[in-house]
This record gives sequence, C-alpha cells and structure tokens, in this order.
Amino acid sequence: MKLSKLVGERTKETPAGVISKSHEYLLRAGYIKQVCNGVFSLFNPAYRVQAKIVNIIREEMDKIGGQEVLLPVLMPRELWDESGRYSSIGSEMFRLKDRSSHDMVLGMTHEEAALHLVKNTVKSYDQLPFMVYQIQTKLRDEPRARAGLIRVREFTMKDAYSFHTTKEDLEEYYNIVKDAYFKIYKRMGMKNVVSVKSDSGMMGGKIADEFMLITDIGEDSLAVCDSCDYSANVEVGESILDNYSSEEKTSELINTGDCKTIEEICKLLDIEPYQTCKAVCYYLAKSKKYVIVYIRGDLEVNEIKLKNLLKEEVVPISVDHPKIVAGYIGPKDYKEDDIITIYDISLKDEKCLVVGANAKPYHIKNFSFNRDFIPEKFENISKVKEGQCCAKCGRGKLKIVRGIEIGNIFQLGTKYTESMKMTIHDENGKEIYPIMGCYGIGVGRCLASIVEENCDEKGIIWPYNVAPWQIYLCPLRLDDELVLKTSENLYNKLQNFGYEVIYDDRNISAGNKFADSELMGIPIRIVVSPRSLENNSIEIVVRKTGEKFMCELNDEKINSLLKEIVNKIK
RNA sequence: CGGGGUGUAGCGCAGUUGGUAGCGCACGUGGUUUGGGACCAUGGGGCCGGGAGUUCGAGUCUCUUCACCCCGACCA
Repeated sequence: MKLSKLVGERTKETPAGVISKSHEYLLRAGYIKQVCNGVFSLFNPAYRVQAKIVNIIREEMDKIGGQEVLLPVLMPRELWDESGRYSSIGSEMFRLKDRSSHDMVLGMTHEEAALHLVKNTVKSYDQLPFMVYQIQTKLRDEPRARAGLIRVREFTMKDAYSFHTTKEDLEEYYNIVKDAYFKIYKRMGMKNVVSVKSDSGMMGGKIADEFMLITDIGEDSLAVCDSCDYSANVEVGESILDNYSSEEKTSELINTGDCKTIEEICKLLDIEPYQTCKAVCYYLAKSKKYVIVYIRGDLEVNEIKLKNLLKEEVVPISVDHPKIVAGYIGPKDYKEDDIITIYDISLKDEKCLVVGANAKPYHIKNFSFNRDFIPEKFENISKVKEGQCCAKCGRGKLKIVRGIEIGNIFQLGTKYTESMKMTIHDENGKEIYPIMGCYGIGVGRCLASIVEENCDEKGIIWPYNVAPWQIYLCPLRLDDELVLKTSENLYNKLQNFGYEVIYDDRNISAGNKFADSELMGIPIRIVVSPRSLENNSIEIVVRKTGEKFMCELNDEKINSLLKEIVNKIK
C-alpha cells in the first residue's frame, strides 16, 4: 500500500474529549472515525488489524472443533418471545418495525438465532457435542458509549454456542474454550489478561468467567489475590471478613439526636464504621416490597449479589414506610408482608455494635447479634474491599484493580433449550434438552485493548501478529533517483518475501515520516536514504525497542536480518 | 435517566461593551529546502449546530431544540 493513497489523516493534536490512549491514537493515526455516539467507521489500517484479530480467533475456534456460521442481525420478535427475552431485555435492544408494522429486533446477542439454526436440525445425541460460532455485528443501545472503541453501540463480536448431552461434557469443553481464549489473547499480543469469576447477568446460567485486560481505564473493578490465583469481578467477589468484637458488653439505649448516617454516628460516639451496623433500603418494583439490608458499617452492599439473592431487580431508595423509622433502623422482625429483611454475614458474631433502635432519636450501643437479636440466617451480600483476606487461599490480601472485559464465557445450562423447546434423543430414545455454553469475544474492544497495552508517548506499537503492515518502507529524499529506484525495488522485493508493506511514497521531510510510522505503530521501519546508500546499505528500525540495524543492500542479507528481527519481536 | 461541559473551516482553538469572523495545523499553487513534525510567497475553504425571539444590527443577549463529550445510574 502506498501511503500517499491511504485514506485517513494523521494528526499531531489530540482530539477533544479523549480519555484513553487507544481512543487518542486510533483517531490520531487515522484508524477510526466516529459517525455518531458509539458508532465508528474503520479506515483501512484498522480494518486490516481487525481482520487479523478475526483470523486468530477463527483459527483457534476451528482448532477446538468450532464450525463458523453466520446468523442474521435482523430478527423477528417471535424468536425473542420464545426465549422470553423480548420482554425481559430493556431498552438496550434496538427494536424496529418492518413495513407491515411487524416487530423486529437487531441482534445484540445470538442465542435465539443459534437455537433457531440448530433446533430440529440436530436430532440425536450422536451429533453432540458441537459448537457453532460466528463473527458478526452486534447492536446494543448502550446507555453510555465511551472511550472510543471500548464501549460502543455497534461492534463486531465473535460469539460461540456449544451443545452438550451432559453437564460434565459442558464443563470439560468450557475449560477447553477457556484455554483457547488465553491462546487467542496471547497471539494478539495482550499480556495482562486474567479470567475472573463473574455474574451471568441477562445471559442466565450459573457459572461464568470474564476475560479481563488489566488497565486503569477499565470499566470493571476486579478483586485479585496477591498470593494465589484467585481473581473475580467485584460484583461476585468473595472475601473472608475480619471479626472485630468478640467480647459481650451490656447494651444500652443512647440518644443520638439528629445523627442518622454512619459518619455522623461515628463522629458523635468517636467510633469506627466497623463498630456499627447500618441498614440499607431497597425497593422491589415488581413485587412491591421493601428490602432492608443490615450490614456492618464499614462495608457496602453488593447490589448484584442482592439482586441474585432476591431474583429481582432492586432499586436503592430512601424509605418512606409507616413501620420503618428511617435513620434509626435497627435489627428486628418486621411482621409486615411488604418488608423483607436481610442480614449480611459480616454481622455474624459481632458483639459490640451500634445499631438503630427503631425509634427516633435512639441507637443501641453494645448490640450483640448472638444475644440481642438472632437473625434466621445470614447472607453474603457485601462488596469486597481492598485489603480484605482472600476467600480462596485464606492468606493473601485482595487488591482491587480495573479491567476491560474483552471476552466472556458462560455455562448456560438448559435455559434456552428449554424455553425454546429444543430437544434431542438420548441413547435410550428419551427426549432431552441439550446443555449449552456460550462464549463471546469483542473484536473491536480487543483492538482497542491491544493499543491500550501496546503504546508509548509516540503512538501505537502493534504486536507483530496484528499489525496492519509489518514494514514501513521509509525513503528519504524521493527526489534522489537512486533512493527512488532502490525503494521501488525494495517495495516489490519485501512483498515477495512475504511481508505486508506500507510504502511512504510522499516526498516530505524525514521527521514527518518517522513520526507517522511511530504513531501508526508499524513494527519495523526500513529507511532508504542517500546517506545509507553511500555505503550501499539500508537502515532497519524496530518500533518496539528503537534498535537500529544497518544492512547491506542485498536481498538475502535483508531477508535473513528481517527474519531474525521478526523472530525476536514476535 | 440524573449531574457537569462543549458546539465557530477537515482537526485543534480565539473571538472584547452586540457592528457582519480570525489564528495554528491540514489542503491547492510557485519556489527554496531535506535524517526527527522546514521556510517564503500565494490561494481555496464558514447557514458561528438548528429554530424562534430581542435589536437598526446577533457568533456574542433571551428562550427552545438537537448533537457530542465527561461523571454517575445501567450494561453480555
């Protein structure tokens, strides 16, 4: 490719409102252009990178027995009614009507379409297990697109669906996919990738892992153990809680005046938040009930855990209920049908807490959960905190880091096969529901993540495997007959050697060319100039390390030096 | 959906008490340059996001609307 013909402008200035390196460099180096909020076009270089990412994914999916298919973006409402998701998914699904006013949806995920493809086509256990996958556009009306390609409304995704006769078989395959994912990320050049336990969200199913690239601009918070391999999204993270007070003291009622919040109480009584029990209130819109969550004052309620426990969406509220004394809520049995109480495990065995007295303006001091009130049971609904003890190894401390979710895998079970009535015959001729797994990788997000992890102050540093071109052929002084001839010649030769070459055929100054090659992130730059040609040689520069090699202008020598360099940086 | 911010040339921005729009980069042309974003000359490019209003006159004031960005809520 000749750079003079390449569409896409490289700029020195950083566009306004850019918060991530990937967004900045992809814009500045002429890789992407925004069309509207959360929608981007890719220029040729970005599309080339994407094609390489896709290819890596394809190869690894094929290796584990995947068969590539293509499911539609446009689907009728009925398909989504079958699974129940037409109504259960909210406004993040694009919906439209066709010309005869028929409800249609645009695919945000493709379980329904995959089921449609497979259902009644596969009829026997003998055909299982199998996996279909596609690399396809997904459309999601995100509440807030952000950070360039990190969170968008239209993007390319690899999604795979596997079908099994037994749970054990699914679990085995799930781990095979997990391994394949790590290979994929490694081949793409991403190093800091971990898999974390996660919530399955709207996908359903119980076991789910997310693949996270650890980076400060990540949107998710992860709890990572500093001594074992435990890592989890904080949404589902577990930790061992310290127990602070084990000695019982006589409880007493105290007047706390207008002090309602934990902060105010702590200040008034000169105590720490962990010496209190707070009550956090939620409302269940569907079943019209109030939820009071009791939790130790230093901890936060994990609303995802709470949602999963109650199996319903929870909305945080400031209560307005005749039986609830807001600001002074304490542990008690509510007899009302519309009040649910939940006690967090952090309160178990705590013996000297300040709790609300359920009467204004009083709190109770030295409250003991073994003596003054014993809940029916304790639930685990607190959010993990930095510095807490790892629940897996029991020794390490948890660190909270940020991550970008670049893939996820779910053990779906029979949620979709049951709701969409896909059955097959088992070996006894009995009809069974296949057990499903599903597996996604966000392609565009990977592209951005790679940049996020592989860049410096000059621009992108593409890992060799995904670089749009491997070589940036950089002649200086194209008005020089010999430089021109040598460069043109080299351009053909290098391609014959099997390299993809971007040829900077613009007659501009050296600084511009160097800056562009670095901003674009091409792994290897070959400089042809009158100066080097005096010694009948060319210069080879490695983007990643800045190393320079002089090489005699000789096909074999160039080829072998390039091979050596490539082996080193690959 | 809540809070904050920004809309002026392709990009980054300036524009005073209201007087009919400018700078840098990029782009065209001619020339001089040429190993880290050159210089001189010259030229093209604007419904000042849209609509309504106030005014003799609006990029500037008022109202309204839209878009985009950031923080949150939400999210496979």
